[in-house]
Amino acid sequence: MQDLFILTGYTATGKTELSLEIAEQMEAEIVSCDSLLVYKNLDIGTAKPIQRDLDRIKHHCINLVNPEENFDVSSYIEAARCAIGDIHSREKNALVVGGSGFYLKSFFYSVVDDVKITAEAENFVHNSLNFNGIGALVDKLLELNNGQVDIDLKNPRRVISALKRCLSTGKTLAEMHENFAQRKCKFDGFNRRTVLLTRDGDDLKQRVQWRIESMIAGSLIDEVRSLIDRGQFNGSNKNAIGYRETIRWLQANTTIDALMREIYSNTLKFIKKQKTWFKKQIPIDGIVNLSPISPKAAKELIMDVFRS
RNA sequence: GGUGGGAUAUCCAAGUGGCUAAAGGAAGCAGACUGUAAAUCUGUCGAGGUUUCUCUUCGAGCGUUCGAAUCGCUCUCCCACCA
Repeated sequence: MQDLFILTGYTATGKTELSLEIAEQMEAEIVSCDSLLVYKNLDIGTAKPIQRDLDRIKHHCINLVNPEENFDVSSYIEAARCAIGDIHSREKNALVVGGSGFYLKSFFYSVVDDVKITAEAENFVHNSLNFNGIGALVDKLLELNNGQVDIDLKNPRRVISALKRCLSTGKTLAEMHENFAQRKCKFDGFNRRTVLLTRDGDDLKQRVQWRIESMIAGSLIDEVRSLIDRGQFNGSNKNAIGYRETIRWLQANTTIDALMREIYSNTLKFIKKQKTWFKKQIPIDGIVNLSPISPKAAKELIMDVFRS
């Protein structure tokens, strides 16, 4: 069975730096697991590895599509599968690195099925939402499922998606759920070893602060401006932390300081969400707290988990 | 010195006699998550008590009232305007 090494951790823990070292040591190539690094031109706000790093270690799943194009987990799974196959065919190790929880989950569980949303379903939901609001969608969904629904009915996104799926397949959510449970994860054939990187609270906050300062100094604002000018944001990445605040800031009239504070607090909120996610959604083999130890020691600990 | 406005829980901010432990927002804390996931959504959010119980709150004190964050008086502080 082939190995798949996975290195994850909260934003700003220092995954990128460490991953380069580790990849070098274990003759690996890096498969990025980041929902935003897949976009070209989103460089500064995503803290994308710089060219020198990309030259040093071959990276996959970065700069796959233009920012205005759509991308989602299923596209990611395909891209990652190809990349890993390619790496292994060249007798190298694959090191998955990234902090996008949902994308990461796809390495362990089936996370999507192949239900295709029909144009009719799409239209129906679109129109119904426009004319009758979300309540009508909930009613319709309940009606199609005999009142038995196991999704969060208060979450419009879930309701919309569930209804589209029911309308497209003619099946109830329960039936689809059953079907879904049978599906195998695309990466079940690999021996997966996962390390979660963490840092102490204050240390991590300090690093977040530094990171934001360097983004601003590295002209995040120009990057955002040029993406706007070229109409390159899509519905997803325009809401990415750092980008959405800057987009708003460009229209508002506040200080750079206020912008930085906002990005800071939203980043901390995001880290909090990552913590919740990693607690239950991903099987972790080892946790390495980077705060009290040297990078060298950290590398050893990570390698220990990978080898165990 | 004069006049007017204000002081509400961690912060911002409604409330102008009982239905008020006190709207709403933010922050915080906890959580969900099967196709935008750095997204979307939920709960909690004065202090205790393991159910709708008790205690302490609306600048401070006194008072009116069956009952006050809400009315009156005095004081403290802040803001604006006039001097």
